[in-house]
Amino acid sequence: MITEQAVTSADKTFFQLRSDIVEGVIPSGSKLSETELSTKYQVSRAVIREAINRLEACHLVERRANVGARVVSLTPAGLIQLYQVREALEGMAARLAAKNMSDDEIADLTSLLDNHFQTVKDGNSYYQEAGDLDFHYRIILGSKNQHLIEVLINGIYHLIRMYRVQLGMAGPRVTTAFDEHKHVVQAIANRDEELAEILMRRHILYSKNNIERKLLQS
Amino acid sequence: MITEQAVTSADKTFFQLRSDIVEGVIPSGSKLSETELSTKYQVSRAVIREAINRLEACHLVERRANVGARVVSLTPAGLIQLYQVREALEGMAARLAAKNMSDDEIADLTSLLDNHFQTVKDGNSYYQEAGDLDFHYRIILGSKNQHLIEVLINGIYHLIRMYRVQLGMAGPRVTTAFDEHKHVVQAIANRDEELAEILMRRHILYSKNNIERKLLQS
DNA sequence: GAACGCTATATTGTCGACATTCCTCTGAAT
DNA sequence: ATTCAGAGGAATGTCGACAATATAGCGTTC
Repeated sequence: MITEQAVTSADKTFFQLRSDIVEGVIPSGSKLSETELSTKYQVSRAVIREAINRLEACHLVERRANVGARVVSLTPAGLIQLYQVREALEGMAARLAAKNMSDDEIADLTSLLDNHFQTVKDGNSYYQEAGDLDFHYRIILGSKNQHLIEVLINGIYHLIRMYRVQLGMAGPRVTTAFDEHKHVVQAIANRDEELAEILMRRHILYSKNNIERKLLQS
Repeated sequence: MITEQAVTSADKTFFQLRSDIVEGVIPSGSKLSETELSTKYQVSRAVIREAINRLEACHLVERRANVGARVVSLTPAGLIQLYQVREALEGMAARLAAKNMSDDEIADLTSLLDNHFQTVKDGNSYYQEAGDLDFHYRIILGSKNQHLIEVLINGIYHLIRMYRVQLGMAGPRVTTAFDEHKHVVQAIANRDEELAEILMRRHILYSKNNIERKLLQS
């Protein structure tokens, strides 16, 4: 896992705000007042502005000139659109991972899945959050494509997590998702780019359908 | 075409800097000194900093804490990676456009291609830049997917243009590209999502291969 | 009573100055 | 000659104050 390190005060404020937004401490749709936040976090408005600018770059807030910044509003349609982008990008990531991951990295990925299998078999649902994330992160990083990594990890994943937390989605589907992960890894191990992409896209598409079903229930 | 309107001073500075970077007036790899730029553009450093922050969000510059910002360096590998992302995203855009564009929009797109056909037949190479861009923009917008639109139009396209200008790529391939465009539009008109995506991906893949060939020559 | 315009206020945008960090250059010691 | 340490300088990071803009509330007019 890549650990972001806060060197400057704006970094810390950015990480704090991002966490508060994603976890729902700052509710979606609410306004971000610069003066208010500067007193709350005991930093100058310049720092807050810098942090808000970065939040905008992550698509977590929207700014309007001379008006201010608001946390993005979460809509079912927005979540669907997010999954469409994710399907396209992670599909390509799996394709590139099949081409660019080293044999060692693939071996690590395989053993990771074995560990996951143990936790799942033991009835432990630890797999739900961290395991799923770890799997997807490794493949994204395995693509060795800097743009892909940037957009997915710094952009889309925080938004996805925000949706999960706030719309009360209970993580990924545990039972079937594991088999899907396994097949993706097999395709990558076989260096089958085409199949790796197809399987990853289907995996994400299933997740999307699953979420759509849950959204319709509520 | 979406016309961005500069309301604030930071907006103007951002647009100016972005243009200068993309067009090579500010060379790639060079350092962006805040004090220097603030005297050059007659604005305060705060404005410059805001502009640089936005440039970083577009992936046009890279910042390091307490060190400064540099214009991104252009490498053949980077361009290839960019086209991989573009293939994934615009493929999905074509798929969604086949689903979400209105009949009127599709009719407009068809007549746009007819106009292009005239200019190409007349031996006019106007098609090269603006025409190609217009075609791709319409399909991206036709996807009606806000994330897709954001990432492609505000992020990737400026970078692509920067590569084109500075590595001296002479626009898209005129003759064969036109037929490819036509087939994509036909698939969209037939509401064939699968085919629209496949054709768009191949279209971009061909462009990538074409560029790779040119890069090997030099 | 409703619509329009104005004023007051609060928020964002911009500025110059200060604090802090990094890089370079010098010089000394091994 | 090379390496390390420190001082100097220049850049970025942060701050508080001022300017410009949008919003809300009130009063006026039709």
